[in-house]
Amino acid sequence: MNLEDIARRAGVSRSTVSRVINNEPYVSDRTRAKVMAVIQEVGYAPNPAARMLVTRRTHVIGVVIPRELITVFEDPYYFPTLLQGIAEAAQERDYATLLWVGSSSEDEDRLYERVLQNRLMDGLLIASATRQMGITRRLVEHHIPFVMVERPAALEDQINYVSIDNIAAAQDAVNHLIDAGRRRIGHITGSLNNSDGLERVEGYRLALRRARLPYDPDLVVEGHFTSRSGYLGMKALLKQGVDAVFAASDTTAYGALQALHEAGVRVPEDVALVGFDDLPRAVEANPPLTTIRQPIHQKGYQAAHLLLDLLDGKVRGPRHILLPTQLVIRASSGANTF
Amino acid sequence: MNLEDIARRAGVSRSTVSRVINNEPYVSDRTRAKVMAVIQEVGYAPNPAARMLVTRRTHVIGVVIPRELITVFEDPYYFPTLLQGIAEAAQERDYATLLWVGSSSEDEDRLYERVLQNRLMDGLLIASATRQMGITRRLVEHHIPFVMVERPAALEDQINYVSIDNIAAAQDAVNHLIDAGRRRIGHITGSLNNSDGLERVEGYRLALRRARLPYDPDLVVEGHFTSRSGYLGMKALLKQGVDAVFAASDTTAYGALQALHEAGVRVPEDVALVGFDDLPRAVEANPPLTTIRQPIHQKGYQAAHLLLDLLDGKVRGPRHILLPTQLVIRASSGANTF
DNA sequence: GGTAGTTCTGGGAGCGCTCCCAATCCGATC
DNA sequence: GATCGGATTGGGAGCGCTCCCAGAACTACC
Repeated sequence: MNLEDIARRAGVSRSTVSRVINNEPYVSDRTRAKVMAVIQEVGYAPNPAARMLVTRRTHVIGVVIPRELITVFEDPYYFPTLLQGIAEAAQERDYATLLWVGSSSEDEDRLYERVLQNRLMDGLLIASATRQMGITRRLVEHHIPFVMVERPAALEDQINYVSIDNIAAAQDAVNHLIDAGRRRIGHITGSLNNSDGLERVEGYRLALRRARLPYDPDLVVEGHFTSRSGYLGMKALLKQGVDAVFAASDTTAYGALQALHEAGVRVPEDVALVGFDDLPRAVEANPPLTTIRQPIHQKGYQAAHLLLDLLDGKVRGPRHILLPTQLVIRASSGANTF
Repeated sequence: MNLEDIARRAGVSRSTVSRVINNEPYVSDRTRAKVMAVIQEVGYAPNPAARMLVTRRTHVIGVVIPRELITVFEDPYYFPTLLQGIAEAAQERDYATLLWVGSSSEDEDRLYERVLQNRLMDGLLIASATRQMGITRRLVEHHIPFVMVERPAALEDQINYVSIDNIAAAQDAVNHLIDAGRRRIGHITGSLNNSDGLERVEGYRLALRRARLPYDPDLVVEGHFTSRSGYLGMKALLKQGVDAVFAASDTTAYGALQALHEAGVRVPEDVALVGFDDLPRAVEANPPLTTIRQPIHQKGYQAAHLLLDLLDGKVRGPRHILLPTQLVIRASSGANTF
């Protein structure tokens, strides 16, 4: 069933049917209605391949997620939520979403090789990359439209991205601890090959400086956004002696909490704790976790809309969008706002 | 850059280049090498739209995930892991993966409408559906190849699926509790509009019968695979008085655990608990959770391979694949195998 | 009633591939 | 050295759509 068939049944020409389908002007109401009726009746949908071939547009966007990120790093809540936001935007604009997930058996470079070889996408969404340099440079050089969902490590002024202001958010978290009277504040970092992780360290540093508190490298333990690194990091910090800890993610904070419980340290009386993400579990933690809420769904939603705006020529890049975060105060930080 | 360009540069015809690209016989080694060299040199990749148009194959499979399932029901660990398995198989067979996630603003029917209208896919993977009847019937009628990742509610003998033997697995879980001497065993179910949930109830029932224990409807509380329903379900069961509980998912078990802790009930001394899934968190629970391990990644991987085998004509449907599960005994069930 | 301008309609060309058939080449065989 | 059959190569046709241009139909105006 093709355009010509519909045309014959409706007693018009191929061109007219095409105009109706693409909602173009210069079709009389009578003709339009007649054609629509036939289309409805036979359940016709145009052949996307034929359309792509001539328009050079696929109406497909690609989402690239390096393997480790989907389940290992961070909380598994992150990517489903991000994908949900992306899918919602794509649906609104009538685009389909092609998913590229790195697999265990290949490294990131191979993944990008496959993505670049596949010419089925109008643009790309890069959902967090660990070794972005290589890929982003190539994308920029090849003029492939793309949006990153995190601040790029390089070429920032040439790259579109949607992120949050990690520095300000981390400062909020640490300021909150300082305001609550804490003075020896430790930080269990996220992955430091990633700008989210790096910026949170920076925010931590700035907050201490603003309060004229010393920056003690021994109070900063490198982690990987994981629960395990939170557990180990907390053990290290307990040896150093701290009265508060800012964990780079809620997942990290859970690990820390476990270490604190095992050590018989009271939270928040002895050590106050602040996380980052506001995962659904945060409110169920014991004690409920003070944390930074970040709009994960919105990140995906806005990044997708930005990409589609770029593709439609509605906006011109590079664009940088920073979404707001919010400090959510619960019991773990010891502020009596419960 | 198209076939003709490559042909000109290599001094051969369009047809020969096509043969090389598609790895067809009847090309001399010398010619093949020459063409390959040119392709490498200019970084040529064939236009997928043109290819699709004539072959009527897209080399794209669709994955459909109704909205609620991606983040709300079950643990968010489930879908990332499933997708990972699917993506891995697709990659091995050189297929791309189109993702269809229901959005909040539309219901399942609308999602399926969009999927059916989009003709960009050779086949579909249905990753759990709540109201499958409508869609599966239409897919079967339209002869669209598809594989479900759960046992279908209807038309079972006409539908390809990959699942686990939920009945046997649930029996294992309950038998384990019975073997440990428990006699008043409750069950917090999963969603009962879903075969995974229904079959686990059935397994629970069969295990009791085999042990000649009475089936008491008051000891079965309907849940939704969620933590909250586990919490509420456990509270209800505590009123009934139980010495063990089989929760339909680990997430449900976490909720139950919280209710038990709050009530000051000792686990496993007073109430033994078994979950289902073996999420990474299960081992970190307090006490560590006895549970049924199910191969989520494998489910996705095998389902995708089955779909591709069907598409390639390597196998003929309908095929039913049941993957093995495994009882993982930890402290929460009170068996001293710690 | 003629003309100009607009709205509407139809059909050729071509997007870049694969498929098919015909033509050519080549070594072996008699 | 002619013949044969398989290996190799080339080019026309056509997939289903959009784009473009030409022509028809209609309207408004003088």
